[in-house]
Amino acid sequence: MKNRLKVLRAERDWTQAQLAQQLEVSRQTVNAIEKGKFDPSLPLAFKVARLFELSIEEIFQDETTA
Amino acid sequence: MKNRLKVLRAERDWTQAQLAQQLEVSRQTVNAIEKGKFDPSLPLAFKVARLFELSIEEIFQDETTA
DNA sequence: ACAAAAAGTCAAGTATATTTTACAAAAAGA
DNA sequence: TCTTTTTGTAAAATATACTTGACTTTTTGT
Repeated sequence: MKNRLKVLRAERDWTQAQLAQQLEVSRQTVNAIEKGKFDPSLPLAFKVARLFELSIEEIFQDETTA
Repeated sequence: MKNRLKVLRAERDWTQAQLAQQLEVSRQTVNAIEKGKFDPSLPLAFKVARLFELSIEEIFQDETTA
């Protein structure tokens, strides 16, 4: 799952720690999601979308071919 | 997390088992999600959205106030 | 160059999503 | 009513998301 977190964060000049705090998750979680280590849960994806005022689809891109 | 799965399924006259098969998950998973027992993973939410040709937001509604 | 801040990573633990098997309850069809 | 299909549910096992704590590497600022 690709995502635009890094860019969205950069546009706002936020650190991973600051983003994590707003999402109420750990900094490591933000880092892991940004680096594609795992996908966020659906509730967290909604929280991210709400924070950036974008749709989930505008932030996370599914890459499954099937 | 509320969702419109039951209605979307009814509109297409699909059983939970048929939907599960198309999503490549177990029937119990479809049932549990429909009944709100747990939220789907983000990849599964994307798969559901793709199947119904709707956005994730049109199918799943976040209910967190915060 | 140096110091501080930010980002990356790892291990171990907890929480939640999903599977399989099995059975009970409800709905649908004859 | 009887039978079949569908739905609901539960327990136990596995997979993945997420946490905390700690440490290293990279970036930023002076």
